[in-house]
Amino acid sequence: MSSRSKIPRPTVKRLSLYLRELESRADLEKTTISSKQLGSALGLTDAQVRKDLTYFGQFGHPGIGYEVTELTNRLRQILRADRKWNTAVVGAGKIGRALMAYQRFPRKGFEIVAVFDTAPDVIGQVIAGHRVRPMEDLPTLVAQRDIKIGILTVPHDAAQKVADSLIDAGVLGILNFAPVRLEVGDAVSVTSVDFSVSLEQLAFQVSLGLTGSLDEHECDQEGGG
Amino acid sequence: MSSRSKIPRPTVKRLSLYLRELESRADLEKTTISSKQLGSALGLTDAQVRKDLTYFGQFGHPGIGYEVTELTNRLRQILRADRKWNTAVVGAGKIGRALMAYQRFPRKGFEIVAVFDTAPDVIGQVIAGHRVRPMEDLPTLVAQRDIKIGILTVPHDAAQKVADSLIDAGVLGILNFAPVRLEVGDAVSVTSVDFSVSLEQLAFQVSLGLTGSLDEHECDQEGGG
DNA sequence: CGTTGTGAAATGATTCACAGCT
DNA sequence: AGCTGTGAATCATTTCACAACG
Repeated sequence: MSSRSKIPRPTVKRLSLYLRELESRADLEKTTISSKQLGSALGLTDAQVRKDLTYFGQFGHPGIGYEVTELTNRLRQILRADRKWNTAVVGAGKIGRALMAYQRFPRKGFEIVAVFDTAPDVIGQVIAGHRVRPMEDLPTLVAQRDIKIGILTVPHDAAQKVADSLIDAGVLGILNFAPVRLEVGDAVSVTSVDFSVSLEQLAFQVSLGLTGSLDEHECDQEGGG
Repeated sequence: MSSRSKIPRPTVKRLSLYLRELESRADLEKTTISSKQLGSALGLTDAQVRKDLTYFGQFGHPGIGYEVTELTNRLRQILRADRKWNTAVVGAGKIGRALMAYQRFPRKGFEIVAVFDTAPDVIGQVIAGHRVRPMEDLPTLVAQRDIKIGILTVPHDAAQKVADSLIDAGVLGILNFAPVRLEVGDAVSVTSVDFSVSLEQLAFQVSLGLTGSLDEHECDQEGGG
């Protein structure tokens, strides 16, 4: 369909932010929004917003702006946020539990449909409505429940092994909370969140006063598909 | 001191990753590491690593590489990771509690020295060794305990108000887990972590197979100092 | 030799500025 | 008037390629 010539990586990262902003305005009186308004809500220029959006087609109305519901729907399509994604959490520690209870995931279409851990005393427990399974069940459940995304919340020294298991089982994307770079093949995507690295960069900005600062979202690696 | 001409923002983000990698090799036999080795451990080219490092001086040894301990120390200095940072957690919900127990923070020099919440039944409780205080105590404690960084784990509709309180109290950096862009002045830095946005981008990569994918770490806003 | 440091070239991303639509 | 879409210009970042060093 549309001319998907070449999408800059930063654009992709901003798309989710556009959608988040629009969703938070869904119940506002205004039914349209201009690139300038959307941009200033996110600290971006109007030109940036327009450039980003036109990579995916032309859905603005000159003189008017963008229709909020129309743009919201288009962004959901583009980001595949209009379908359900089944996910598995591996690691029922503190962070894993916080994510299991994170109400925003289901609302955004991300359903946690399986939880795994190795600790015998945790296996079998029901946490936030999810029964914790042993790692042996992973291959079967990933296949059975059509799990495409794994959420990794295990200690760093277990991360690579768990990632390998997830990939062997057929998972195509991993949200990694362990402070290591995961080695994965071309067919698998990884997005890493490292709280310490985030704090470290914040501390650097604070101490140096890096004006303008950094943008972007999370750390990703290889991609593919 | 050194010629800090102009540091690209992506470089700053990679510095923490270099340090993380080096720290994980501290007890290995090899006492030196080449830009090629360091780079390939992080999915970067050797030239990239060298360029990044030389923004801060020349501490490599031609024909040899970099001395691991020397480079580690230099990076700690550069990132101000060689000192202690006092932080406060606002919001003693699931995510806040997970961070309070996060062992990596103290090891990296980030000490949580105060915890706040609004819920009367939570105030006074001791969680992971931290007594939860009412918001009224925030200004005093931030000053008393020399807190420079705030960690925000409150619902999105409370985030801006809490950020304002933190800034009024003198905090200079905010690690924001609420899914909103915080409006802050030039003197304050913000780094945002939005789990839903991360998952959304991962899902996009998975579905589109965006080869090469995205880099970077977390989402930041204005900066300052 | 292998490896650093670094200008120069290439690539990538943002901003400008304006034609054209409402 | 207000706004989008977009080529061209600017700015930023990465990669190349090689001299100099151990």
